[in-house]
Amino acid sequence: MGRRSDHSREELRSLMLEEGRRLMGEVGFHRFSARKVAERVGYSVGTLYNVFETLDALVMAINTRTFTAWTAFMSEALDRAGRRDRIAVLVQAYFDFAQANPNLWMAIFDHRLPPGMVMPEDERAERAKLGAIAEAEISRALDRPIDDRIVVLARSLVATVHGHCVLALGGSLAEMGERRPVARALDRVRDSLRVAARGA
Amino acid sequence: MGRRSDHSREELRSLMLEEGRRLMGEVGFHRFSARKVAERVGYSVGTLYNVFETLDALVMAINTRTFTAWTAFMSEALDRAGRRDRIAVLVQAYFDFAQANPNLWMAIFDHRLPPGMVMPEDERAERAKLGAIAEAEISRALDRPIDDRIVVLARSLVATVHGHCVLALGGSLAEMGERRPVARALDRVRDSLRVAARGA
DNA sequence: ATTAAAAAATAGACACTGCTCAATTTTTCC
DNA sequence: GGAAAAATTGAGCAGTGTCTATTTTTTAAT
Repeated sequence: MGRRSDHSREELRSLMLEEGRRLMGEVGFHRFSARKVAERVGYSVGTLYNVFETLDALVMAINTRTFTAWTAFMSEALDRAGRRDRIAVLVQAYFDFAQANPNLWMAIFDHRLPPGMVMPEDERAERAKLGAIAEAEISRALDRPIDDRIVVLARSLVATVHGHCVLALGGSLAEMGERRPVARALDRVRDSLRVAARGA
Repeated sequence: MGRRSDHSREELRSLMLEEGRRLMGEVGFHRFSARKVAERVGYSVGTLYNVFETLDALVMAINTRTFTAWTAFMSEALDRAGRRDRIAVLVQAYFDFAQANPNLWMAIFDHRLPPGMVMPEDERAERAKLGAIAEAEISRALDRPIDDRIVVLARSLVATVHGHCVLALGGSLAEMGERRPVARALDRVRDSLRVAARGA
């Protein structure tokens, strides 16, 4: 067959992205495959490789989409929180999204782009938003404007929460007997905020 | 062909484990394959599946071995440290091993055992040693005997350091502009130890 | 020593994977 | 209408995990 013009280039791209996203959510990174995506959208493998340069590019696009949904989820949680304990809300939202979409969330970190391949600038920017949210909330919690120290602390606290989340989803924390990983992550964040508040 | 008795069952097992370990270190979880291991030890795939029930079992055995080497590495670092800042040494050793053996270290967390498969008890015990080391050192740092609160804190601080380490190796922290992830992890651990010391 | 049973190792097959590319079909444009 | 361009296909390659039938070797029993 040749050009079917059932869908334009862009339509096809977002169709495959959407279906790829669904597949990733269902089967996870490990069982994700280009052929399955192609079959689901009703095109052949060749067409998929025509639209996406490589499978890594498709996975990366899916992951960026997940990242966007994740940060949006956290922003909305913050919006609903108002003046309440926004740090707790943020940490909880971090976990909630991951636990509600384990396959999608884990795929972000399971996927390592091959050496030589670089992330497009727009995708990189999309992913930087998480850091920005953290910076804003920590600045607010400490009642101090964002400066270098806040930026460094924000990154580090994201890593702290991430560590708890990643081990919780992998089952390691449960196996060690920890049943409230979110509470523990929040404890650690509070510890550091307390120290930062005193030392200011 | 049949039994060659070049190697006994146990010899064959540890041969495949050793060669599998080497392969994992060279190519990483993503490019690891049963056939390559079989070829390297000079046996066929079938023999490998005769010795190891499934590929997941081999990977799990390799990862447990890595875990053992890792905890040994940290213990030795602590032994050399003597009375010096043992917490700093421990955090540094956590990172050092991971950075020196990225493929082996990441494989531990890349591998998710399929639903239904459970980790053998001896392997689980081997992996629990990391928690024990952390508990002992935190108990020592706070000059308090190990109790429930120390156990909970130790797990959480391991998760904290882990988060920094995993994001550092994945390149995320570097991309966010953080160039001293070990120092940041140590900062967070110190924050929590300080709070724990005051609140005791 | 001969033979039968058990164990070990293998080759080969199955259905799958990422990826490529010549061939084919459709659309577009003159 | 016809030529050029673009889109789509699916066969093909080299690889994967896993399983089964088969062959070979070892062991045990006569």
